[in-house]
Amino acid sequence: MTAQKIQQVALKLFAEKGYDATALSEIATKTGIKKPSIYAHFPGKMELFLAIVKNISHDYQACWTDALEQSVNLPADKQLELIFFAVGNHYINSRDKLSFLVRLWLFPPADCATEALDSLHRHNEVILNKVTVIFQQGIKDKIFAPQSPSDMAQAYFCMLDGYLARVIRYPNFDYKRAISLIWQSFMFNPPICNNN
Amino acid sequence: MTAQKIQQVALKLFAEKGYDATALSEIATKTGIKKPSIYAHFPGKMELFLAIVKNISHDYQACWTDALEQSVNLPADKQLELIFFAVGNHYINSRDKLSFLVRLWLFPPADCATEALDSLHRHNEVILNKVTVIFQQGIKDKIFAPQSPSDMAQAYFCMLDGYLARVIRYPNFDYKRAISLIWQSFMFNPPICNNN
DNA sequence: GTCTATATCTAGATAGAC
DNA sequence: GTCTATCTAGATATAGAC
Repeated sequence: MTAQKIQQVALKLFAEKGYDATALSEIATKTGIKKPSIYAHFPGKMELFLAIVKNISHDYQACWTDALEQSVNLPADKQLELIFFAVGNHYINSRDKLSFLVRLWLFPPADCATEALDSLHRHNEVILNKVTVIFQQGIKDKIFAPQSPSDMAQAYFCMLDGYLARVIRYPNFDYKRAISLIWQSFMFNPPICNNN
Repeated sequence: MTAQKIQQVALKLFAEKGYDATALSEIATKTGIKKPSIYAHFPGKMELFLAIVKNISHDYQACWTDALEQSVNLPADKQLELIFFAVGNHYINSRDKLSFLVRLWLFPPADCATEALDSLHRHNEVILNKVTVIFQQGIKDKIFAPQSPSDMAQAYFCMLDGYLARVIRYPNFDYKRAISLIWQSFMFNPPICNNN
């Protein structure tokens, strides 16, 4: 279907250059059609953008749902590790989705309707809560020291966000290797072993 | 001087809306002049942008130089903590600089000359090396477990970048408080105390 | 659904008076 | 250095034939 091909091309361009710098004419050319034909599939540029937002949001949700399901019943630290790797690898393998999502999250287009982003933000809160619960369980099981679990969850997401930002910024890095090294540095940091 | 006022206004707009979505007419209006007057101070829009890039790069360098100087002679973990707080607080107090810098780093304008970003990237490598050296020293002093110091430095920057991304995304958060909590979660993570 | 042709608008940039 | 007036290019979007 042409509508899908258009979305596919547009996702790549929006991810690379951003919403404002991407021209419909370029989307059309790369799709192999003429510019006005786009309007047979989407009412306008912003509606095309929002259709992609919807897809990427669903993909993001599915990624997390899968990771959470796979990790259930593991001990808390292994659970968090598996999720970190699953989400990380998912986006290493689809950089366009990653750039699009991070752009949307940090710097959405000025005239982009707030409602379009709400579902994404609601989902973010849901997974923040779920990760908090995992830390809670980990504290209960004496896997983690008794700190605030929601603060630990914030730190976890900082690490994940920072990691994904670096995947965008340094695409030539061997991130399949780096992801485990970064995770280890995060998890096995030692000063507490001096009993302080 | 008018040129400085223009840069000040433009920095804010570029940070909020991005390069492409910011119109010279809006910069002019908010500066209190008419659009063509801008060309008396800058040859064009991109040159105005690059002038700001230069300023923001210098500010970034100065921020790190200060932090490194202040922290010298401290033990490695305290050194890294001081730097984390110093850089974090610097950008909490100038959100426009932060947004502009992160935008530039992750998603520079398509037609932005590569050379303009090179100095920023070179400086990034320099500070990555310096942080690596601090971890190295920390390992030598038995403050850290003997892992790869450059991997630990990568993890450190992931944490910092992720933290700064969240400052952009959730501006209403009390980040002066959050910064110490996130740092603690990063530094005092406990599973190693189970001796594994 | 796709095209050609066109409308409409707004952006960056320039000319030239003051 | 600032202004008014204008140019030009490229953008989104529409009309209407096929």
